[in-house]
Amino acid sequence: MSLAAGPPPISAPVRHRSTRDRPAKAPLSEDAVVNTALAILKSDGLKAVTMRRVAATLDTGPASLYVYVSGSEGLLQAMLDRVISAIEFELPDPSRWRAQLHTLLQRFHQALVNHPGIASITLADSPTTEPVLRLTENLLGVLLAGGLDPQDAAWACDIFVLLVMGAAREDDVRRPPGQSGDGHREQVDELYKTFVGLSADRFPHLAAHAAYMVAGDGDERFDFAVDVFIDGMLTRAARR
Amino acid sequence: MSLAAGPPPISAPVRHRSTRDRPAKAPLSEDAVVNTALAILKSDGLKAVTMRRVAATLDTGPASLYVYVSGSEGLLQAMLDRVISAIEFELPDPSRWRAQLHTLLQRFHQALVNHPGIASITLADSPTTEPVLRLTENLLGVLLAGGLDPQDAAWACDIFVLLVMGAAREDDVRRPPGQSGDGHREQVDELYKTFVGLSADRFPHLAAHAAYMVAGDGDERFDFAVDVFIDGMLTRAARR
DNA sequence: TGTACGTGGCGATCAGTGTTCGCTCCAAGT
DNA sequence: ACTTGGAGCGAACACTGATCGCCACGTACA
Repeated sequence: MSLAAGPPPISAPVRHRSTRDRPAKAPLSEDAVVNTALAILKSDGLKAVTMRRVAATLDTGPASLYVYVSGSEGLLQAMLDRVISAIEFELPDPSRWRAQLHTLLQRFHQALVNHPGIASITLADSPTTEPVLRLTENLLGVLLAGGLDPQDAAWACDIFVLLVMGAAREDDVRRPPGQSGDGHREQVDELYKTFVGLSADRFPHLAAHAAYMVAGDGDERFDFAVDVFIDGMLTRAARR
Repeated sequence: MSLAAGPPPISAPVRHRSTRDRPAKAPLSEDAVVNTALAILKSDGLKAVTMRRVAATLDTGPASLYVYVSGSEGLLQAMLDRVISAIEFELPDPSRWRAQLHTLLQRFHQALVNHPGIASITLADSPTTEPVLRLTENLLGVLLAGGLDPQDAAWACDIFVLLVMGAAREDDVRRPPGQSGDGHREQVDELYKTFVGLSADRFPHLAAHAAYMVAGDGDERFDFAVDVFIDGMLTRAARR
């Protein structure tokens, strides 16, 4: 209840058995729990994703969730995994590895940005979960297809993941939690004013280049970072 | 309190001594609060940094802290700011800007690593606090001294900060929370075993290059990332 | 010297969190 | 038809952040 305006089916598809006198309460499942959590994340942000809230949305008590999810932290991990596992892979092709890398990372970035707040989940010690492993494998494959030194490629995987997560987190911050439209602009404008208004004595460069500091949207900045990093690795490879 | 020594404060006319039961406790202040919080962070990790815990350590109640700190989130920000403000700056010198950049970022990274858990504090929308602004200004100055395109330099500031924070977070994860010694090795070994044990069908690259995936300590990886990124920006500058 | 003040400190409390224990009661299996 | 296993959940515990309003102290003034 209470989500009157929200998208109709919050929980998993209701496989209704034929003979059931019960008011057809959707059965619980890990999928249902994670889906509900993602719905709450989308509508009310990360802080609203709470055991009690998820349980209430599923019309049950908090205790019921612990059968399907190891706890609060586990639920968050599962949400992140779910989002990551929806990313489409690239079959490594040496002739277009750079484009493939870009595509892959953009998908990753986009997936996170589409779920504001999810990037704040600390990717714990869990390069060990299936979806993250699969993504890393694909990433590594593309980098190796590019002829990079294995050590460079391996480390680059880590750094790219770190970069994507960080960029997404930054996007989340820039995007005002409530609005959907261009409340974004306001935020940037305010930041710009902060930079411009800085004491020219103590912050000469920031004040002088304020416009550059706030230039570009999340995607532009992200593409820049990826491009620079790839160029750097190529330089390194050529030097070798 | 009520340590059997003090009589119950029913009605005893202890005029002066009523507050002097305690050994003249130091007056509260924002510094005292932040210092205490950092001490707790160091000894028991980020999750232990709690209003109540900090208050108890200062021998007072939670309410007293709110005079000096805007709340839990504010306290965390203040802690991060404190750590960042201890970083020594570099006077930008075009002839050795690259080394300066390295030094500066290493100091930043080291400062975070020396306070395990602090990197998990989300650097909110707060490039607006003094210490972060000063660091950014210095960073930007060094990059501009390197003759980089202002737009590149501005964006690079962001990315470097993101990189440092991310690397520190990763270090935190790798370092076991309790031990100080080489419990670290165990963690890495376990990760290595995970990679090696992966199905060679589904994760050929990860399994084959497991050693590379876990190679290097935090500093090595961080230096790699910085180096690659600088090279990338130089490539970009040369291409322009 | 006596009194009033106001302000900093904090006890008590509220609302909400994650998690666990153990009961209830349905539904499948015999 | 009768067990009985186990999923669901009510209630409680130990916490969290935050606020309200009182008390008492050091000071300033009469």
